[in-house]
Amino acid sequence: MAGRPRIFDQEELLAKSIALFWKNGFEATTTNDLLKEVNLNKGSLYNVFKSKKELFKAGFVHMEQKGLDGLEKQFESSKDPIGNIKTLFYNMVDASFEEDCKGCILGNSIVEFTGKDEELKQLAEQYLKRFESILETTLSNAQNNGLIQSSVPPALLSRHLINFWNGLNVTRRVYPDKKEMKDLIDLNLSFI
Amino acid sequence: MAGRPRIFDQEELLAKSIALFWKNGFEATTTNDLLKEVNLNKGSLYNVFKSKKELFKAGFVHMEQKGLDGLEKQFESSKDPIGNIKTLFYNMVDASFEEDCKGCILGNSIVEFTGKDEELKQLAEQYLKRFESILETTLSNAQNNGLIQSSVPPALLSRHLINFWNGLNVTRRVYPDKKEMKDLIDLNLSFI
DNA sequence: AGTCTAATTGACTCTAAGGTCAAATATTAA
DNA sequence: TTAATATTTGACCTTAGAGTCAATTAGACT
Repeated sequence: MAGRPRIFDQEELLAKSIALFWKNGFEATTTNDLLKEVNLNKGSLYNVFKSKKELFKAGFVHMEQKGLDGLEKQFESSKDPIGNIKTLFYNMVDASFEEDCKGCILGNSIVEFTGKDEELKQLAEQYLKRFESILETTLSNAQNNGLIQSSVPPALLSRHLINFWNGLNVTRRVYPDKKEMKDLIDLNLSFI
Repeated sequence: MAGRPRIFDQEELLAKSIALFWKNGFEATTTNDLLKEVNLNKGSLYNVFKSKKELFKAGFVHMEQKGLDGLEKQFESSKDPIGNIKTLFYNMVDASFEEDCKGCILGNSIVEFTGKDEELKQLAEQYLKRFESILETTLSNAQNNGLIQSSVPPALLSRHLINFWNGLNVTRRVYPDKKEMKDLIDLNLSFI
């Protein structure tokens, strides 16, 4: 054991890498881009991840796991989970232009990988489904607790929210106008 | 003038090319893929289009112009334009799995090109906006003619439809179930 | 038939990107 | 100190894709 110590922090490496993948997409992100971003040399990176794809997978899982775990905990312990869900969408209105353009890495990945890389597509699919599942549970509980009027089944409501999410992450890149976005969100959240 | 005659049909060339771009995306479509598809040699193709990008642009414009012109005419001359709009969405339910996976080339292009190729992004943007504009006009007329109850402004309704369209073209790649798709469409078209 | 013109062919070039590897280096344990 | 071990470094390899070009070919016009 022992040996020369690593010069990088694994968490930070994953976070920086996936941020770049998110911004540029998988194919359009070159290994050199990544190396510059994480300040490492080729050999070092390839010593840890055997390929660009493995790095992507690790970063993706790291990010989504963390994000969705956090979301789940937030909703479970909240007194106003419906408000939290709504905030998820209204937050987009105030996002910077940079954020507008990135979209959501789940949707981006589904678009980039369908028909090209089944494994990566399924990875994105898996986390999109978990996202939906968290929403569905939250909506279902809210209905039981009378926090919500809607008689629409939670399964359909959550599917709608996921779909609205996917749409908005494309649409906002073309129509970043805040007022218009807010109206669109109002309309689509009128179901809950 | 005169000279050796061309061995290909321009319309067919554009149609086949853009179909491949649509299926695989711009970057992931190689010149060799294209050549095989249109049954041409490199020099011939490059004799007409000076680059892969020019070919994409020509094919894209050809397809969208034709498609949106057709849509506009259909809506203008229809006695049930609202029914026609709805059909646009319900048709997706019965689309083949192949179609499910392709999504919409407008949304795909917005995702692929934002931050990478401003010109191509704007091309997609332009036609998405025309799509929206056709919907808006149709909805506006429908309101004036009493074909529609909704008091929601046509601008917002059409924005919603565009956004729903963008979403569904991502979502259906993950959730192709017909019953679920139909319910989702019912819900989102309940505004009109 | 012969000339002119424009399209065809496919081998070739160039570049960039993903990935490899042997030598150098930094730590721990003995 | 030194041996053992794991990491770092960056030059190098390989491949694949976009684009080029000189020679060839097929009609049109005289």
